[in-house]
Amino acid sequence: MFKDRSYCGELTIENTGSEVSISGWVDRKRDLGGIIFLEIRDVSGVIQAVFDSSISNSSAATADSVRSEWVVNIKGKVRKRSEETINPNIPTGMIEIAADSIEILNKSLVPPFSLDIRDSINEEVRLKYRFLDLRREDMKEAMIKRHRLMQFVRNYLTERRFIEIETPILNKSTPEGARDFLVPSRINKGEFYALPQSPQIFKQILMVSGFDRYFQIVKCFRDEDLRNDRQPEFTQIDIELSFITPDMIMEIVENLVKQGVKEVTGRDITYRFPVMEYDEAISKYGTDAPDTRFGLEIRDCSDIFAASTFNVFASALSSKGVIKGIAVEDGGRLSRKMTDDYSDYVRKFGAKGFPMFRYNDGKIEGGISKFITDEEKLKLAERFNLKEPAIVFFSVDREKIVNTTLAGMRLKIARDLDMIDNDKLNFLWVKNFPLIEYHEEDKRYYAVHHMFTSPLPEHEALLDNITPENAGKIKAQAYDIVLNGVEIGGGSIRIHNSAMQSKIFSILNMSDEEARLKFSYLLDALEYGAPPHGGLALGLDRIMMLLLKRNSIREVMAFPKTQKGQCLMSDAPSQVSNEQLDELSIRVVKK
RNA sequence: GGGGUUGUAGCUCAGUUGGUUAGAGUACCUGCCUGUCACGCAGGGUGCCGCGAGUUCGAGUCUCGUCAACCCCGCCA
Repeated sequence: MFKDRSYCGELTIENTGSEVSISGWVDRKRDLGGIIFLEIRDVSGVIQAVFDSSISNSSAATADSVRSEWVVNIKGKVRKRSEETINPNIPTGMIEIAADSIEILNKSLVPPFSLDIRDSINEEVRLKYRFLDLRREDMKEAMIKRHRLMQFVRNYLTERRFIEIETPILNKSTPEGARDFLVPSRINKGEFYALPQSPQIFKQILMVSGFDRYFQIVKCFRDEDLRNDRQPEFTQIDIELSFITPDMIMEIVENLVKQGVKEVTGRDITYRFPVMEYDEAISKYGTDAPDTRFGLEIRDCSDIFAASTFNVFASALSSKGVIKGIAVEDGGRLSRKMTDDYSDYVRKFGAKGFPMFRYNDGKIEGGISKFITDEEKLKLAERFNLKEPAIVFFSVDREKIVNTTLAGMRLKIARDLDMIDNDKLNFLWVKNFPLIEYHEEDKRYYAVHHMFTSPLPEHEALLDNITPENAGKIKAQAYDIVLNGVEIGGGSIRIHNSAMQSKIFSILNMSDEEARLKFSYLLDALEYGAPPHGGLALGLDRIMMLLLKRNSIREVMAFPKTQKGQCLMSDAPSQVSNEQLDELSIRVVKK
């Protein structure tokens, strides 16, 4: 702490009587004529300074001349406010500074928007003037709490023998998974670096090097389209350990997360994070990142309708489709208009419709009720444990579309009916993801997590006679951590022997030559005493977004990009000069 | 690549069925005010109605295109 300067928000009644010097921005001015109040703001908060013209005419005149966001230094004495002038709404409301002097350090233009967080401002304007937006209380809070979480993580992991090691930002491109951002090399013309999608290979190599517990708070880059929780550059808490099992990693990370939550929100998470099999998550929630803050669990009803004469159901079942549904209890709150709108809304998930019926007084009515037999009705009532009044919705299609549709509609309905408790923090682990999946379009297998993920030991044998049908049954030692339906991290036990790694490459249709071309350094490293190892990466931005209950990841990042990947403040990306392009041997072909 | 929402004063927004001079709050400027705290009171200036076409006697309002921000699908762990 500097002795020559006090922080506005840190002055308390204990400081009464002391001479202080504060520097900051004019947050607000209240000029009553003979007396002027200035609220001065710095990073720590605000405090009121009082200028009395009957005591000092010159400083009162200066105080009269200042405007919003001017930068000033004020010297004076801290004094207790009289009982009737205490402001209970601000932390420093018990005291004020009786100002002796004020110096204007800099003037400011009139701010283009209100810095009061009670006013909501268009994000486009906020991003253009991000330097002002960051003065607003909610952005400041996000930055400070983000810093606190990062510091906590560093301390926590350091205390547990983790070593933070930086890995390169300029890397070899690996065109698997997300698109790479490319950086042209001037010295090696026609060649490119790629920015890391994650430090995956480097951290595995660090395990081989014997740094048996590594971490890094690291920027990662993915050249994909943006979403409210996706930015092209984002920060991960990246962790890797040797001689470890999934359970050990999950325990370390669970404790890290719990204490991190406490650090950011002050809240205690006392429960053990539930662990859910991937298959269970998909069957109950239709997604690998379930939001368990509300019910509306999915039930497979294909068997119930096996003999259905209803054309939609029968034709779907005969062409490898499935019928699954969700039941909304107290369905009386869903109007006819809403259910009609839903049958339109599901199109975005690729579904053709959203058949439903109402269940009331032991009878079913409306929608597709006339196609449902009494026997089917009884089975459905049992399957969903129906309590009246209720509405049951179905999705009928290929399994993937059905799952996506019901996962999306579960969330939509829960929001529409206000079924979600926003104070809940529902963490859970999802484990044993499929190792690989078959893509019908290009007739080949893809790694679900990434190609360095180890299969479950008991599933290794299945790799030898793999078929498109059974591929999904081979599970990986992979686990995700989910908070309120958002994936906030994921990891796996890696492959540490080169024979297994080669086998995976060949299943993924990658020849030995191709694998060597792309990953020779990892394959080499695996030959020199690679320890068994695994790890995980946590999305720092997403965690902050959820803990602070912000609507987008941009609200917890200092300088985010718009959906078109632009920075409205700096105007990046931008064109570069022909000289720069010439140096790089690059020509831009306009489309 | 596709679907949707929005775009009017510096900011937040209203603007009816197409109708004459486009409004409110706030901010800003000036003046008054010694206990305010989103101070108050009085007065004042403020517009390429995102941009471009079209329909019309007449367009903020209708049509088409286009740009931007946001949300979603695809994409992305």
